[in-house]
Amino acid sequence: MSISTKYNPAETEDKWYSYWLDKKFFHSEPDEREPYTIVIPPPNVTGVLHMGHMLNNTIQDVLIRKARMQGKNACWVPGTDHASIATEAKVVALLKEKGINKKDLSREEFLKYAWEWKEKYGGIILEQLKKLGASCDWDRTRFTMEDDLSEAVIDSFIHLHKKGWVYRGIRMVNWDPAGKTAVSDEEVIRKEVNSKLYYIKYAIKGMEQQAVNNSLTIATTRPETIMADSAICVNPNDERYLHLHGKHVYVPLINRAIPVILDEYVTMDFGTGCLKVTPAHDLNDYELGIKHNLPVIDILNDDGTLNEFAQILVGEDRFIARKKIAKLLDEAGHLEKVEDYKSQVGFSERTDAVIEPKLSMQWFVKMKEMAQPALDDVLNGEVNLIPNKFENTYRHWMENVRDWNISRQLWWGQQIPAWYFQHEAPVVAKTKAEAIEELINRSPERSALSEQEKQGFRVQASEFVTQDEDVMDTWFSSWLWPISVFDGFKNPDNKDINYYYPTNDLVTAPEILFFWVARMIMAGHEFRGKKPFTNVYLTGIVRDKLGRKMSKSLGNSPDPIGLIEKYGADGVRVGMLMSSPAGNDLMFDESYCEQGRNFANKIWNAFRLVKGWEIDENLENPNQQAISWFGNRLNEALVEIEADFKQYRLSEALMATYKLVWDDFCAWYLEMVKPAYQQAIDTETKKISIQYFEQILKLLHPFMPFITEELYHDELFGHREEMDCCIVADYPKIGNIDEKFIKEGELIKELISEIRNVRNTRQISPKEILPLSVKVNSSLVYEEWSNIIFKLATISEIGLVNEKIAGAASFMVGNDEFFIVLNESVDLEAEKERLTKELAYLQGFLKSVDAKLSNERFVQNAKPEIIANERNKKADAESKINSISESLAILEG
RNA sequence: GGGAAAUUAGCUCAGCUGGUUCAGAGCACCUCGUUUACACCGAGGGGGUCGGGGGUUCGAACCCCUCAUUUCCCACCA
Repeated sequence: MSISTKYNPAETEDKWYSYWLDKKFFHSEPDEREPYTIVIPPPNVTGVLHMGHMLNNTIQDVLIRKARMQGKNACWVPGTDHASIATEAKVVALLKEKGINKKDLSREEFLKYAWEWKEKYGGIILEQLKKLGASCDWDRTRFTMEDDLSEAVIDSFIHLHKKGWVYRGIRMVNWDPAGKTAVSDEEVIRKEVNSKLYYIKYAIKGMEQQAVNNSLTIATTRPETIMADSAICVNPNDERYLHLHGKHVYVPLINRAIPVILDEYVTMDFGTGCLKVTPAHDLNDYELGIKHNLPVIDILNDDGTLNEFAQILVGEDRFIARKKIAKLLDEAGHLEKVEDYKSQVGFSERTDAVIEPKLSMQWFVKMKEMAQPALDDVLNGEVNLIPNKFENTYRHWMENVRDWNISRQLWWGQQIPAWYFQHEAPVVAKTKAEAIEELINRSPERSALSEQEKQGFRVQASEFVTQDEDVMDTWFSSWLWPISVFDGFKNPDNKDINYYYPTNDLVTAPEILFFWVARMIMAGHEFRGKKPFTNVYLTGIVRDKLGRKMSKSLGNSPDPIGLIEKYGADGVRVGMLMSSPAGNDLMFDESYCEQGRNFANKIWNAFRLVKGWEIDENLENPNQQAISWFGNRLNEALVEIEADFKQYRLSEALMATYKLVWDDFCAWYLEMVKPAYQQAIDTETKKISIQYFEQILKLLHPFMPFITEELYHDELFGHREEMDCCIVADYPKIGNIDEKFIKEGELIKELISEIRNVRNTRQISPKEILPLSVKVNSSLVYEEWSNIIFKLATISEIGLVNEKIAGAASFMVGNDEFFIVLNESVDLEAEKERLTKELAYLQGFLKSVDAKLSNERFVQNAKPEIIANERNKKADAESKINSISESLAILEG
């Protein structure tokens, strides 16, 4: 045979992907069919494919391909996210390599570089998705910073501002000194770090001359911030410090006097009971400062170095300053002691820099009103979280939602449409011209000006009106994604959005349930009056087999494209899905991909077998039983697979398919019908086997699109028109199931295994032909299956007997007793032992069943069908016990 | 510190309202087999007192209590 014994994915994958693209099978336009829509979670435009993407997009592709085959108008919208912080950081780094400093560039110049970078590297990740087989509608590819989507962002900002839900305020924000931007609470990762607790003495004003009690001691992890202290706070109930009430103390090194204030906020038994209050650099202290009307002294620059307000160590980085100041304090006799201490420190998710609490002017969105419908949707099942264990965390978050800080001190992104003129309050408007009109309208004096004077104002103002420097949080674009990809902002009544929205399923990671999913639901209600999707499939995190999250820094993430080259896209897809129930982390191991590859090879070889069959038209079909059995088994599996899909148990659906194909189809069905070596097959068996095979290809297609498409087009399956492809073939429909065939088939399989076992334990060659006798106690007609039994168990005859055959190897299947007369005599002692053991087991079993049945409370309380079942078990066990006892009696002579 | 979830074979997981099977699958493992689609294979096999301990029930992997371990989320203790 000329076909290779191994499936070679490299030869087929690009070919079929191009073919699908060429025939526009991925493309969707609204029509009369039911839509099935997924919007991709847009990956970072600068990103490269990692294992998380592989899992996430494999799942989406399985769902979309299945829907497509089931006759729905399937539309999977791809795209990328501009990811302001990540991208800007990359561009800055790249420029730095070229010797260009961001500071030396104008905003326009910088953005020009950024766009160049985006054009050059922006498409990589989408190209990689194609290797995986992702059937996205590439004609619909969107980018969160393209014109229409940016406009939607600006408009929605203005819309929310008009409603009073966007406001500007001073807030203690999480400042990332490396990225030089504020980041949201959710982007701060808290880690426990080993730090030190410094005990610092502050001299008390007016007590300098006293020998004792002339100072107080505070404990702090951040000695470098003492220059920003506004007060020392003690608990008013703390009897140790009554003498401090009303006093002032001097900040060491700079000798600035600050008051001692009283507040019950201070815990008496932590540290020394004296707390330094530093409103500019700590959230609690800030709130305490507001309460006690304390000044705010900010001693840090944006990059984390000390500024002139610190008076000393100006220009030093905060961590260097910490070390230096400890030394200075020590030298000046202010450092009482230093203790090791573990504390929770916030790190920036993006830059891994230590987050600095910092006061700054930021834009915020009020969340409370918008959160309500988004919470309700999930609680009342309008939106399903899969698995639903995430509902609790979702509710908790939504009930305690905090306002959303949406300004970012970056250039890459949508610039905030707020305009400043002299010292007036900012105007929110789409353009500068509109902003100037607003400046006129909102001022009675300017409104009263003559048209000519107004014109003069316009000219003059346009020189001085400046736009807010900040851009908006990237999530402020991506929360609009399900609407904006269908142009639902610019053109709210267009046929795409009316048809595709709300979308069906969203597949994403639980980490961004609040960042993104919750906010999309909010935006859906706010801007569209409708939820954006119905089902949210939450994937797990892909970890290595040690349970560590895969990350670049650990270097434990395999290269996805390398995996595809090694195992084939189908193999990798199967590998990813094999063991990843929704919401469970995936302990990834390459051996899963290997298993996937082996599976593809198995299918390939089953194909080689069937293809190689020569037909002899004169032959009768001897395989009626096998054909009926497998046909029913296929339907049974379809029921199971469909149920798994309904519940989004993709790994189980795949496993059920895997077993159907490998065990039932290859190991049993094909072996049952396979003609003997170099023998021909009858017309009907080959025809039906091909039909089964084609059903299987279709069933497999969502999981393994490439190999199925390749085989589907082989002439074995007949001539195909050019549009007749597996990708759009009808998904198998469930037919009627006749339980009789399934049950009998299972018993026959068991019989064959038992015979093989007899050989195996006695080292009898599988080639040696054996005679089989059966004492039938059931209604099964073994003659009907004899053909299969002969072939698979190498049996020459099935003799019916009424009496046990002494000295033969024996076993039971169901209630029927089988005997194989062997040339060699059976080991009587071993046989006796085996039977005695089995008898003991059955007797024990019977005893427990009897115990149940004679228990009145069981008979009273248990459901009738369960009692009936117990009675069946009893009868079954009794008949087996009888049979075994007889056998034993014969053995004992 | 608060909350949620998990703990079933060596590994990864099923086990759906407590009741067909003295607990199931895939992989791994062991034995045998280069047989004629496939050694990326075939046949057969071993392996779990369902994290520990209590309790409810005629009956518990499943419900309750408790302890242990793990994970995740939330939280301002300097």
